[in-house]
Amino acid sequence: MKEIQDPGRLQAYLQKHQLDYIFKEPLKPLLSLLSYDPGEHICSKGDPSSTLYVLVKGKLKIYTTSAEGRTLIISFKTPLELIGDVEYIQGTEMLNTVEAVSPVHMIAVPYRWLNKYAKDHPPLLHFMLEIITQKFYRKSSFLSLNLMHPVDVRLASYLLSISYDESDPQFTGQLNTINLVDTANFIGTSYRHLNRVIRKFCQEGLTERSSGAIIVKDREGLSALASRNIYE
Amino acid sequence: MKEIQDPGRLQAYLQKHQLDYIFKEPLKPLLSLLSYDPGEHICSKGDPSSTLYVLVKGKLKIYTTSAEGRTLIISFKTPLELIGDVEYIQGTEMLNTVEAVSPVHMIAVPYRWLNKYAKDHPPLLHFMLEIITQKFYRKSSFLSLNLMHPVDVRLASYLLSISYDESDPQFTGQLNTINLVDTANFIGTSYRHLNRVIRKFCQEGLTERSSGAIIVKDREGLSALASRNIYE
DNA sequence: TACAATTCAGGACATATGTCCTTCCCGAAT
DNA sequence: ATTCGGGAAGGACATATGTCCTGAATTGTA
Repeated sequence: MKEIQDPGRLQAYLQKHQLDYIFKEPLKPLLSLLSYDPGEHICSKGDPSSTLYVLVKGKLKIYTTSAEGRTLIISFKTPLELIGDVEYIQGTEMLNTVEAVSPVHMIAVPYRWLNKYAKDHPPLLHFMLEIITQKFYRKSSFLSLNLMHPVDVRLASYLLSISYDESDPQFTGQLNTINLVDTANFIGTSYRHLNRVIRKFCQEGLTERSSGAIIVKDREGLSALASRNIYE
Repeated sequence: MKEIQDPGRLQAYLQKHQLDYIFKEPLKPLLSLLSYDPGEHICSKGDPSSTLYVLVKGKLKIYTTSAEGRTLIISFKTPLELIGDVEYIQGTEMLNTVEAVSPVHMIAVPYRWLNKYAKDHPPLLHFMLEIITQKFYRKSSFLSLNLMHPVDVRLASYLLSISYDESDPQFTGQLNTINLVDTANFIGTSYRHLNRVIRKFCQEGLTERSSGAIIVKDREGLSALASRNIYE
């Protein structure tokens, strides 16, 4: 992690995401803009929490680990997103581990300044409510999807969610860089079983493998399998 | 559902839960106190949402159903709790189905009055943040517990969570009224498998069955199985 | 090029869980 | 008392998923 000491840059992010009114004057000089490299940890499960982070650039991976060493990926996050919001309200330690997947920029706001200058600032409260309910909503879908459907449905859903749109029009279907270990942990299954299901998909003509990459061949077929159970 | 037309009763609930300051003056005459019988539905998945409910007495069951007819119980709720909060912020239809388990009293607040009189009222916003983050927190634990542990661990955890404390000191261990169908749907497994695991518990001396009821015999043993993975 | 180290797909087997169906038990009605 | 549901427990089997391990493929290195 290193700090980007560039007030202009920070201000640009604030404006881009319309945060100007949310973190207003007495707070502004207390914000800092931080940069993280891929693979770097922003915070770990069990850490004391002291700072609210606003993700403004890049991609994060949120995961938890069990005592037995299993890993469960909770979600991948892209801007605009908050880290440490639930912990701020609840006054608890960090619930999950947060790691940068791509180069990441975050705005950091220490809780103490929030408490001092923005505790009752309705725009901030609305903003947090908005983000947290959205998180809740997604987690609800994620939970029922995972608990009510077998791995093949989940995988189909996951493939669709990452291989299309992504706000990039010409990015349709060919996902080269799919990390199978991460995918398994996200879907909540073992690497072995993931491979088994991928194999089945390939035999059924839904996907194709070529040198480690998975290529979606039959989007309709996957959609039918996933029905309307979509990750996010 | 029937309305309890008794402003004194309503006011008593408000005071008991310190909601006086949260729903303050212009809003107060617009609140209503509703009563539901066991088994009655407060709202169903997919319904348009228009009202915020505050659970002040009784017990609710929150569940969702899949297209294939499976049921997943999300949680059981006791006071103080909000229903329709996420939907209010997100402007979406009801996410889950809500049903009274015991005789229930709820305070109903139409969204339109909230918007008109309390949209920027910090105490209400704090209150909602508090409740929603708590919900989020619980759902997080629930999710990882369910995704990372087999049914026996979940059942052990569930038995412990419902057979002790319950804010009733002499209520230790003997839970007579355990509904196995509900339990299965809550744990996210089939009725058949639940029975299988209960049988195993009985053979291992952890529990005992007598005429439909499950009796916890070895609390320590169950705790060891559940380790520190506890349902709330 | 050849070799070692690492990664990755898949085989073999064990376990967990789901589905369907049968049996048993108990209370209600006759 | 007898009979008739109806719910609840459990048997039999199928399927989904996990664990461990092997062999092929790939990459870096001498």
